[in-house]
Amino acid sequence: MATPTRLQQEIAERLLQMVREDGLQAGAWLNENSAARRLNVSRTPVRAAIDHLARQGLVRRHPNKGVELLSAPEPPADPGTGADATELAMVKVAQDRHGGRLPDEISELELMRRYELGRPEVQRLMARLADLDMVERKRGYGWRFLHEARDQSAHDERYRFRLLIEPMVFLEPGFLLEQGWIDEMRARHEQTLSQPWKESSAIGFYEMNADFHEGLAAASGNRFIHSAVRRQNQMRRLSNYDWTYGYERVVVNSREHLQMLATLEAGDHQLASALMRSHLQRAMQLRRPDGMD
Amino acid sequence: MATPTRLQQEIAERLLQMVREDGLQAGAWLNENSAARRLNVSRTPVRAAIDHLARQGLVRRHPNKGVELLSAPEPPADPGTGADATELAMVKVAQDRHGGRLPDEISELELMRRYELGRPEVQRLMARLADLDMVERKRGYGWRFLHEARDQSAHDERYRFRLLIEPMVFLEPGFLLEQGWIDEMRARHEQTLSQPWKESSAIGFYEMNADFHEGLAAASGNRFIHSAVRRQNQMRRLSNYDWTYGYERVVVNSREHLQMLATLEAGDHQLASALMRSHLQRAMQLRRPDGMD
DNA sequence: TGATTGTCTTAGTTTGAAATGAAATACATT
DNA sequence: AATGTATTTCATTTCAAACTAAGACAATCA
Repeated sequence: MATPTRLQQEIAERLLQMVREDGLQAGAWLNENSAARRLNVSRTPVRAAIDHLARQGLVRRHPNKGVELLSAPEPPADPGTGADATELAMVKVAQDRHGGRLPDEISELELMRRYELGRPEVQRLMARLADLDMVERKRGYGWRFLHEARDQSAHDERYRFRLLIEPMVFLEPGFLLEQGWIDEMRARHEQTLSQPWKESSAIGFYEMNADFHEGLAAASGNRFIHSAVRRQNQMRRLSNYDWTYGYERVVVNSREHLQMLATLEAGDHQLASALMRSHLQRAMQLRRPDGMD
Repeated sequence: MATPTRLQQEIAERLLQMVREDGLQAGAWLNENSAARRLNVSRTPVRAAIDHLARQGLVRRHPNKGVELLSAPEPPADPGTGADATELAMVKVAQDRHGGRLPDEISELELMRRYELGRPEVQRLMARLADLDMVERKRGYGWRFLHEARDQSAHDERYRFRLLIEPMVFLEPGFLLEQGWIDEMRARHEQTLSQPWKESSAIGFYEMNADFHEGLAAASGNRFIHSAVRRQNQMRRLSNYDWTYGYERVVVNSREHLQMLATLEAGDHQLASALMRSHLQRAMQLRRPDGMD
């Protein structure tokens, strides 16, 4: 009862998100059935999630009548908390590898010992890293890390790959951007620019960047483009939660994004494409392995 | 003892391949140690693989002296036999889905029943399909197929994606093609053109095509380009083992590949890039869902 | 009565432990 | 210097148990 399942955890967060999106205020009533339908899930985990929220004091159950929202939830202080346990482990592994604290080859049991994980967790972990071409199964037992620990050339290759794809998303015949997405993105960028920079802002900043690029790829209407960009984001997530470029780069980066948004609103896709190209080229100049865009 | 492991199976095939590459003749002696080193594997599975080959009468063990090669192995009659069980199951699932014999959502148990597989096999299967963005986990239990069963637009999107990437492989700064690869590719293509077309040639033809495009991507020196092209090949493998265009297309396709090889030998990367672009564009015209390049 | 919540049953999945089997490694033998 | 043998380590499979989600039904309130 005290153990929030991954699914329940996710649903609890999505519920709060839905409350925010719908602009519900304290005193509003939540509906289990419609929430379950909306999340494409059965009522059972929704009930459990609501119980957890009730235990946190965010909602109250009225027996046989419904669930009352006690206080309108604030936007999450630390975006990026959404990362599940596996994802956190992935980041740790990537960092340890980056710092040279992991050998080239390693067995599953060794990983279980090092990170104090169960076998299924390690398997999920490795499967996802293999999916990103960070590791591969050895022919016999164990895993081997690909690429050298700190690989200079990977940085350039990554950007050349992105330069092939991302500037073209605007020119896909099916490209279509929702106004709501533009508004939300603009708001997030402007908030980033207006708030003072803290060490802990790095995760949120990365997520905003990733959402920006992935959202554009999704708008292209080409599922393969979208898939490739999402994969890039996942890969970079492993090494980019620490931002070491300083605040000026944050400003420049955000300004360039805002400029693209304005250009897109004006409907000039050719110009947007050119902006994206120079945006990526400028980012490529930053000489740091696994640098951020 | 009568059960050849996946690893042992693979090693047995690689051993024959190595024998062919080194041009060994009947009467030559094989060496367990060096073979194990060369395959980056311990001696144990190599021994087992040799035992299997001995049982097939290809080699003979001389106690305490070594292993004698009895007959120089011929090139495999049916390339494409290399597909393991999981891969075959993937093809079956893709075909069933394509033919509308699978619902949009399905549970693991249902899959185990339908395909008579163990749970771990189903998990591997689904993990790989999810890797290709063909399915996704439902939030609760089960899996959901993405894309509609027979999706017209996927065809065009796929080619537009490939058009962004593949013509550029020749222009990557690190592009470098080995002469040996060119020679081998040319030989395979010419053999395809000279032999009569049989129904069973389709698999070999697909593999040759895939190897051609993937080999070029690997030569680009950009791991992300290589990875993207390999992924495309894996995806197409699921729906392209049946070739329905007729022999003329085989001829046209092979001729275009040969022309590219000649252009590359001449060192004209710009022209090769243009040829690849028109090659893909021509293939895109062929109006069939999930058509081949 | 209609709609929503509470309760219960069933089907499905995940976890954990034990057993099996295979690969890596070290050592002996030829 | 290679093959043969034995031991150890590791991974996979299997099975049972615990748990979770889905779906159906009963109870409650407007």
